[in-house]
Amino acid sequence: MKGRINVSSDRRLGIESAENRGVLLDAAEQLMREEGYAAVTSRRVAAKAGLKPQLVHYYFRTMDDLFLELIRRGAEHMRVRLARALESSEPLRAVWEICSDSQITALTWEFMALANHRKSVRAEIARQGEEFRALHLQALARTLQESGVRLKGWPLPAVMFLMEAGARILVIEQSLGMSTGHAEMLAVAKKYQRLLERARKARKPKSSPAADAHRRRRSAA
Amino acid sequence: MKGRINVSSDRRLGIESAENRGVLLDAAEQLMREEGYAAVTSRRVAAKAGLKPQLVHYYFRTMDDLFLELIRRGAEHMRVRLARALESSEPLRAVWEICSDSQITALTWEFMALANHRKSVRAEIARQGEEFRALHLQALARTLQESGVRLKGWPLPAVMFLMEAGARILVIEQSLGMSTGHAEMLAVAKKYQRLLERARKARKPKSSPAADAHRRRRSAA
DNA sequence: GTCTATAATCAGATAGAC
DNA sequence: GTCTATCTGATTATAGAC
Repeated sequence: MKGRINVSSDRRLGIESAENRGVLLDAAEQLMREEGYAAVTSRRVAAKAGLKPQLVHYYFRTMDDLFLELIRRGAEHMRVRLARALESSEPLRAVWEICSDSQITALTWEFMALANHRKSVRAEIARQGEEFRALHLQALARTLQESGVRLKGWPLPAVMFLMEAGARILVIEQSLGMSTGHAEMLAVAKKYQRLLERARKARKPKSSPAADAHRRRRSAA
Repeated sequence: MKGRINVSSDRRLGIESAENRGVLLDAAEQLMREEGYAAVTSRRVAAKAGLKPQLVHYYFRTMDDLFLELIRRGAEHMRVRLARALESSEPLRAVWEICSDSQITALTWEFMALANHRKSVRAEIARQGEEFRALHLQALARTLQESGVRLKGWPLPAVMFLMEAGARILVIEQSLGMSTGHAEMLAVAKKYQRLLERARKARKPKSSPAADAHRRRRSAA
């Protein structure tokens, strides 16, 4: 965006296991959450990490590369959280909690804004977003099947989309100080989660995915 | 964010009616939509407007003031569009169209991201957002009342919130190249709009708000 | 009322020192 | 393998010329 253009130099880079690399990523992530992507400059990242600005370019070459690494690290973290949620006894509620996490939403928000005008970031964000959607859809389909409830007139992908969009916008607007419709939206979401998860528990009274997994692990041992 | 700090100087400013002022606002808006808020710098705005960078500071003093002016102008434009939508024979569909407008959404999106870390922008965006919500809710309430349909278990503010959030996220994700759940979401939204607006038309076959307004204007003359 | 010259600072990136 | 000195250009903002 500013300064010199990167013309694919063959300059050496710091190895991936270096401690300072992780320190710089942590600093960049915190900066991004607190002050937005525009605040993530080599100088400010380095200052927060207690290092020299040039080290950012030593470990990541360009700022774009730093952003991409940040997205990949964040997506990996999300995959772990989502996998835990899917094993929970209330997967819908658990996924809603993830989508409502203000820390995660703030970061995702910034990345989506950044993606609007950085091609490399856009591709990575879209890929990770679609992957998350697929897993969310799978969780919803399973819960619904296990509950025996049929939502006629409501295609599952639409329900998933609305819940994800609702949770995300809710958190974003809260952080901006807005509130119209928030309480009612939250009530609807909770009602929907309870409806499905109670029906599911009534059908599978003594088994939950977590318990199942635990049983499988024990029987395999 | 960079450069000197603004310490409430008493420097003179260009008058509001000056042509160059509008030219600069147009340039800033276009830049924001196309490349994001980070691209809105005095130099780039001036370059797009065919003027000198210093003129930005002459007409707006600080970049923050330029952003605030941009929000106010945009909100005024939205008020006009929404008022037209409320007079339409299909207000729900019309409001959905507004919320799905990719140009508007791109701008709103950037402003919300900017609001995350600029207090002055945050306050203005929240204010305008809440105002829009109130008008949207009013349109929905009227349509529902006129249709005679009762959505039991669905509080109006929640329905409004979901439709607005859905439309917005849909457009944003489309621009990023995502698509999971989009078709189903769109189908649900359209179905909901048709359901209410058909019931409404069946009840008020020969009268629409636009026609009513027209009648009132004529009888007053 | 309108615009320019200029200050002070911050940015990304690289070559080269340890 | 790790880090620093340094270059070039961008950015906000003000004082003062027309």
